[in-house]
Amino acid sequence: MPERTSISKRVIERLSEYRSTLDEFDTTETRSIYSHDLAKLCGVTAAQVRRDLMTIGFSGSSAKGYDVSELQQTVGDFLGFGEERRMALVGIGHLGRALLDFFADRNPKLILCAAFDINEMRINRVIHGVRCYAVSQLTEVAKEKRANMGIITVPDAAAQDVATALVEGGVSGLLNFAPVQLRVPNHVFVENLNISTVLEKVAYFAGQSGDKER
Amino acid sequence: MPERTSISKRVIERLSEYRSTLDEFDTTETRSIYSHDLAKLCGVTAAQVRRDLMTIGFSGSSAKGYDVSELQQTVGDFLGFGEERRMALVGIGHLGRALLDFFADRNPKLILCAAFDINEMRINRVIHGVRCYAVSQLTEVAKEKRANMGIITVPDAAAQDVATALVEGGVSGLLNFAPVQLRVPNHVFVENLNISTVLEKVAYFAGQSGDKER
DNA sequence: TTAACACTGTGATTTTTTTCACAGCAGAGC
DNA sequence: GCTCTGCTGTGAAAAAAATCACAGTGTTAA
Repeated sequence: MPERTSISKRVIERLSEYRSTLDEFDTTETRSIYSHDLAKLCGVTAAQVRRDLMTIGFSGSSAKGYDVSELQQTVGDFLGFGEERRMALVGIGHLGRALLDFFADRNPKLILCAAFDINEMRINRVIHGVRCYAVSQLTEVAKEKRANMGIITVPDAAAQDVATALVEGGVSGLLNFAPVQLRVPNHVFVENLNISTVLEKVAYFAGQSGDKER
Repeated sequence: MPERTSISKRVIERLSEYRSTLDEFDTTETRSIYSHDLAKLCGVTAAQVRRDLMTIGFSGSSAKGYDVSELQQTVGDFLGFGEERRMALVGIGHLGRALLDFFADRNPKLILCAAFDINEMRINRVIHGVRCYAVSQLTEVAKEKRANMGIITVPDAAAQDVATALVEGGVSGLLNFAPVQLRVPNHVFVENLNISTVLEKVAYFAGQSGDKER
């Protein structure tokens, strides 16, 4: 039973950041950490760290701060690292490839279980241990591989169909790189990541010589 | 003279989204649009759209809504599309390549003026019209090319040095894909984009069968 | 000309998020 | 054991963001 009251995206993001920051530490050497220090490493305030940890019911000690490995464990559990996360990647352009690389290295908690592309050349290839299938088989293969998340890096025009097929295949979370508003049943969580938007934001704030990150 | 009171990242993101959504329209056919409709296309509420446009001082008419091309123009101006934005891309792995592709197609407002890599093989190649230089020349070339933004897609350990070199080269905005907290002078705006964090967020909310995008 | 309508602009309100600030506690030093 | 220190946990306050709700307005139709 994960949580009582619903927790905002922002908090989840920070928790994820705290946890991965902690991965850098050698827990035999650094046993514990103060909210202050973790905050600095993550670019947030100490009060924010304490509040977030309070939100998930994690306590430290007043003299030593937070126990590093305990914190990793607790946040990991909270984020659902216990359960299996199986991702389907659709679209193996450069961005898709970048994601394949990415998961070859790190993040052992999220498993890429299948990749898909429309290009004949790529079908049936195995990249970093992940087999590539034809998009036409999306729904079947997603079901068969028990994917529960999908990553969409296809051209804009194809994104909606891909999303629909993924959902039909049993996926309940999507990361969508296409600048398109996906229509999905509302038990499905969609996160849109539009690179243009991000860059335009950077451009805007880079313009203001007056600063302030936030 | 762009704005009076400082505007939040969130608003800028939405404005960017409104603008690019409007690009889909043929302005000779669709002259104007209601807050309601634009809202639906962008996945926000109508009140939000009106509030955001009010924030930048843009007015519509009560019967016709907002004039599409005027709105595009105004938002574009506001976001600084008038001025030149010259970006340096550092790291030409798959992700870097994806970004190069990306800018070959769209976004004529942001110019990729140089790319950098440490790998000999890639140096001096020209990809989509962008020349690739050695990272060792980062500062000089950035200056020479008058870059004002940087995109960092290098391995974690190299990110800080790259950031420092870019800033020295005159860059005042960074998009950083490395999961590292960059230290930069505070006239420099940094946006961190950590793919793991994004995916962990999707994983978390995909877990909750109880939904609610936000 | 008037009435009905559907929209915008916006003050007021609500909700959410962040920060403040301090009581209370645990360990270190004496 | 007592005191001093600097931390956490957390109510309370502040700030920021989103939503509500409605007056005012241009448009269309009768």
